[in-house]
Amino acid sequence: MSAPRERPRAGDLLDWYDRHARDLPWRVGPRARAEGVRPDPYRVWLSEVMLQQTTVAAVKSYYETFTTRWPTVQALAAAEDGDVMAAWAGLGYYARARNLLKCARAVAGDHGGIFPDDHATLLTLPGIGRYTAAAVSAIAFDRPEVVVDGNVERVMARLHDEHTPLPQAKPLLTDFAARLTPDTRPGCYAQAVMDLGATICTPRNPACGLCPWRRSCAAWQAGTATELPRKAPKKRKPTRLGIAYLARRVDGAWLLERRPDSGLLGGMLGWPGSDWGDDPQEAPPIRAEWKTLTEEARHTFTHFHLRLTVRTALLPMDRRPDRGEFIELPDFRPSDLPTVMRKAFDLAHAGMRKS
DNA sequence: CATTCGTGGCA
DNA sequence: TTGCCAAGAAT
Repeated sequence: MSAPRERPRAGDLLDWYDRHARDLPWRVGPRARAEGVRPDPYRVWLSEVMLQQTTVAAVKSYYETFTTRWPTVQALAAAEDGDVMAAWAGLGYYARARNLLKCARAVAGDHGGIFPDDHATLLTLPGIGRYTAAAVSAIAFDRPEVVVDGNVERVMARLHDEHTPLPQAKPLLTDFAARLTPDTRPGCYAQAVMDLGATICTPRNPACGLCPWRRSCAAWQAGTATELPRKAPKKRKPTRLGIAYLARRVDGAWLLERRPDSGLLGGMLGWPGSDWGDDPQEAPPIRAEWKTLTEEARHTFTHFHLRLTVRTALLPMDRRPDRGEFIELPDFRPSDLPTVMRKAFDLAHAGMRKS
């Protein structure tokens, strides 16, 4: 027989958080909070949107760029769409950037520039779902919302040694999380559980020996922590083919195209090209002598691999494109492109320098 | 409920 | 090299 498990206590986790809270750019730490410093809801929201399915390491520089360039929600609401999309380039999931602007404009226009402080109203805003509404509500406004992200799912699955696979187990894990959420310091608690998941209760090689909830953890007792949470098997990614046309005018301008708002890389700048599939058809955006690079650009998206054939051409000043528009050099920065388009540019740029 | 939607780091 | 994973939302 195993020793009876103690019920996990929010207070134990808060004590751990007071000692081990990570210093993150968007975070008001437990010490400052105790001194009465409140987080800026705009910054909490911005960081939470950036952190959706994205690592802290990847977010940091983008967060700095955005808060420096657009320090308030009003400033962001007044930004040009293209500037925001360019600033988001490389971070991925570009619907987030489109919704970020929609949300900023809704807050500035419909809410007097003040972020709503309740879960239900936050949920009505673009790009804010269950998790983000709860996180902003808890972290920025210290409301006892049940915050359930991937970290919390993992921590709860292990605490309860729950083997039901996700996403089926989600309601149950949410229920577990709800029973633990305290009324005192809910903002710190929300961040504490996520920190625990990010630094101790990690997917691989969890540091159970350092966990403040170890004595309460059923998976620790059962030795099943690394197996949890279970997840439904993933599908294998198919490979799609495509053709990109990179045209450079003699003055150095490049021919680019704004992608439609919906779908893959929506709203982003990109190279004109074919569709992406099993048998892509030629679709040159301008009459030219196209040369094909020996190396193709390879990129993996969420649900497929892409092999992109890169064709390049040098064009005179007076040639008019059928699609897209030439962007002159000071206005065009490769860093404004989503990664797959930047890969194609890097190949073309290297190739055209050689010849 | 299942699918779509990026990217980089890591084992 | 391949698969897995990260503070999910929208449809």
